[in-house]
Amino acid sequence: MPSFDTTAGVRQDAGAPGTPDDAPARSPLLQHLNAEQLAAVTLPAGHALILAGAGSGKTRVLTTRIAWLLQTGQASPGGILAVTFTNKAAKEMVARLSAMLPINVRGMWIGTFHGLCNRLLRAHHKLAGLPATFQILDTQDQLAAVKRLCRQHNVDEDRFPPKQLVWFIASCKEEGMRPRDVPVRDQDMQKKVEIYQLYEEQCQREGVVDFGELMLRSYELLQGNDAVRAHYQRRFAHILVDEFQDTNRLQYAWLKQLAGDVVEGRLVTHGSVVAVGDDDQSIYAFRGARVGNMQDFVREFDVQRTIKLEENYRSYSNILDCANALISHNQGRLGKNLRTAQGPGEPVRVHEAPSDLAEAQWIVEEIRNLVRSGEAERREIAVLYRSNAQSRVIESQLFNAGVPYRVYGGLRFFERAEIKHALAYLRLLENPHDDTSFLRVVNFPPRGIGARTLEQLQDAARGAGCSLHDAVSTLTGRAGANLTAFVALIDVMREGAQGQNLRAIIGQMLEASGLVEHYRNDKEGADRLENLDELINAAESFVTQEGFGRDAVALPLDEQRGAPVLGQSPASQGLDASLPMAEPGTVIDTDTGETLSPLAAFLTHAALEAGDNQAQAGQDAVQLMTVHASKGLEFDCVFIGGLEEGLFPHENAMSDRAGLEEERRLMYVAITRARKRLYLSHSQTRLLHGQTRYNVRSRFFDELPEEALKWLTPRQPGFGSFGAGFSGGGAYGARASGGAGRSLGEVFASPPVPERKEGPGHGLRVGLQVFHNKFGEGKVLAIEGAGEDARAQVAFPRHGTKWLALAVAKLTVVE
DNA sequence: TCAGGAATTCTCCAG
DNA sequence: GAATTCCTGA
Repeated sequence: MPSFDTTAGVRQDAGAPGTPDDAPARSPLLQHLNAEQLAAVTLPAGHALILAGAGSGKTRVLTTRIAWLLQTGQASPGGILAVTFTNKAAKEMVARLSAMLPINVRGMWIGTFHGLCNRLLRAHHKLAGLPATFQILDTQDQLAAVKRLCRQHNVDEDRFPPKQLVWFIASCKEEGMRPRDVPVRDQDMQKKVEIYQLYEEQCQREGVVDFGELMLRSYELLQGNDAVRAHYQRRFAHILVDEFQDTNRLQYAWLKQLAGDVVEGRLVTHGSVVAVGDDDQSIYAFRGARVGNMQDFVREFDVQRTIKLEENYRSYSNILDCANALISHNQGRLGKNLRTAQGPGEPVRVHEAPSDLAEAQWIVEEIRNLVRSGEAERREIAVLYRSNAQSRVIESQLFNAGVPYRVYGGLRFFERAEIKHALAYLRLLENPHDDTSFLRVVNFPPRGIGARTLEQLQDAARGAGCSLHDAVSTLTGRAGANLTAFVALIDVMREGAQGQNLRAIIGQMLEASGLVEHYRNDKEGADRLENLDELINAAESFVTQEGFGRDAVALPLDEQRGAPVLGQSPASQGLDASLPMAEPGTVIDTDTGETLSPLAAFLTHAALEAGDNQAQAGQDAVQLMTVHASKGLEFDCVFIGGLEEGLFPHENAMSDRAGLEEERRLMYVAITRARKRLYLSHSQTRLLHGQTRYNVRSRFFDELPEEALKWLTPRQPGFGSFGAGFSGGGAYGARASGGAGRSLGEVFASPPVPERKEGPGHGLRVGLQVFHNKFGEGKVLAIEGAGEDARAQVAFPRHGTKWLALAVAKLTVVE
C-alpha cells in the first residue's frame, strides 16, 4: 500500500482484515451486522468505496465504523471527519454515535460540506481573505444581490434574467471556476463573466459569501496554504463521506485536498477515505452532482476495496422487485441488485383517478382506512409527489377530512419574510457594511426612504467605493435626514447590545426596529408576531443546546507542531481532553483563540440551517413531501401520486436520456421508501397553471413487473400504446399494450367515469389516433385548455410532434 | 412615498 | 394558483 503514509495516525497493529487481535469475540458494537456490513465496518485502513443500496443499513454502517475505529483505538475523535449533505443526516449520525459510545462527539468533525467549510473559513478567515464576521447569503439574498448589481450596471434583465445569472455563478463555482477561468466563447458569455466578476467584488466588499463561495473559498484556502493543508491532512486520518454520488466536482476536489497531495501525477494520501454511495440514488445532477466522481475516486485513490451492500432490510420483495425492474432500464449503472429475506408481501397497488381532486380524495380515503383499521400509524404513512405544487390539493383534502398532516419543504422557518427582516437587522449589528441586509430593512417598516433616495445613496456609495452605511453621511436634505436616522438607529441598537445575552439583543432589536409595532398594526400580522417570538426561542435553545458547541472546535494551527499528532494519540479512553474547546462559538482567531460572538454564531446557524417549516414534529401526522425530500427516510406505507408523463417524468427532463434516467432514479428512490405497502396513482386530468391538462399515465408503469402489481382500476392504454414517434423513448415506445385502436365510445364507457358533467367538446382523448389533412396520421399525446382554447399535442411519424389548436386544425379520429 | 390592483412568471432542490 | 413584479393614482 505505497500511498499509505504511516504517520497518519492509524495504529498499524490492527490485524487484517480488520478485527483487532485482542477481540476474539465480536464486540457488542458489531453484533447484528450481516457479513457485508461487518466487512464494511471493519475495513482495514486504506481507501474504500461502499456501494450501499437503498435500505441496506448505510447510516448504521457509517456510524458503527466510526465507533469501531474509536473503540479499537485506531482513531481518536479528533482524527475523524465525516461529511454529509444534509443537516438531517449529520444530526442523525451524531445522535447514533453518542448512543453507541460514551464519547464526546464534539471533537469530531461531523457535518455538512457547507458546515465544515464554514468552520474552516472561520478558523482561518485571515488567510482566506474574509472578515471575521463574514455573513452567509442564502439563495434569496443571492438573488437580491444579483438584481441590485444588474440595476446598478444597467444590465438588460430580459437578456440576462437574474435567476439565470445566479444559476450561472453557482454552477461556475461548483466547477471550481473563478471568472478568469470561465472559457468565453461569445458576447453573452463575456457579459455573464463580467457580471460574475462584479458580483464577486460586491460580495468581497460587503463581507458576504454565498453557499458556493463557502466551498470554493475553503478549497482555495487548502490549496494555497501548505501549512494549513498539511495540518488538516495529518489530523484527519479517517475521512468518511456519505451520499458520495451527490458530490460535485468542487466537493470532490476539496476532499482530495484534505486527503493528500498530488506528487508526480500521483495522489499521495495520509489517511483513509471511505466513500459511501449509491449511483442509483443520484438525483441531484441538475445542481452539479457528478456520479462520475465514484469512478474517479476508485481510480485516483487507487481504491482496492469495494463493498456492495445489497441486502435490503426495509421492504418486502414485491416492492423491491418493482425498484429493481425499474432501475434496470437505466444504462451505465455500477450494477447492484437489492434482495431481501422477507417474503413478497402485498402487491403494489395502482390506481387511476379521473382528476387530481379525485386522486387526492382517494388517497385520503385510503389513509383513513389504514388508520381506522389499525394497519398503520399516521406518522408511518407518507404521500410523495414530484413537485411541490401537487401538495396543495392533497393538503386541502386531508384538512377537510380532519387528518393531521405535516408538510416538509416549502417555506422554512428562517426563510420567512419577517424572520429574514429580523435577521437583517441582526446582521447589520454584526456587520454594518452588509448592503443586502441594509437594503432589506432600510425602509421596512416604512420610514420614508424610497427608491429615489436609495438610488442616490447607491450612486454615492459606488462613487466613493464604500458601503451604503458609510455613504449615508454624504447625503443631505430630507432624504439624507431619514437615512441618518436609520443609521443612528442601528448604531444605538449595536451599543445597546453590548454585554447583553442573545435573547435580550433580539428582543430589543424587535422593539427598536419597529418590527413588532408594524406587525401589531397589520391585520394579518399575528402569525408573523408569533414567528418572531419563535425566533427568540430558537436563539435561546441555540445558545443552551449542544448544537451551539458542536461547531465549536477549531484547532489552533500551532497544535500540529507539538507532538503528539492528534490522530495518533492513544484514544482508548475515548474522551479527548487534549482538544481545546472554545465555547461559545467558533474560533475565529487561531493566534488569540478569539471566538465568534453568540449573535454571529446564531446568524451563521440561521444561514446554514434553514430550519423546519412546521413545529408540531411530535404529532402523529401523515407526512407529505417531494420525492427529493424523502431521500433517506422510510415509511410503512407510501403513496406516490401524479405518475403521469410530463409530471413524473417531469417534462423538463424528458427530452434527453440523462434527464430521463435521473427521473427514473428519482422514481427508484420513491419506491424504495416503502416498507410494507406501496400505492401508485395517476390522474387523467390535472389542474396546472390554473389550466386543466390531460395527461397520459407515466411510462414508468410499463417498466414495473406486472406480477408485483395490483390494478385497483382497470388498466387503461397508457404511454406504452403510442408506438413510434416519441422522442427519448427507445425501448419504451415499442411496448404497445393494444389499447390504441379503441373507439371513442369504448374509451369513454370504461370506468372510472370522468366526473365532468360535459365532455371536453372536441371528442379527443389522449392516446387516440387522429388524422390531419396536411400531417397525416398521428397520436394524441396531450390535450390542454378547453373550448376555443383547446390544444392538442400530436405526434406525427413524418412531421414530428406538434401542438394544434383544435378550433383551427381539422382533426378526425381514426377508427 | 406607498397602497392596491394588474400583469407576469413558474414550478424538480440542500446548504 | 400563488408569489412577485409592474403600474397607476393619490
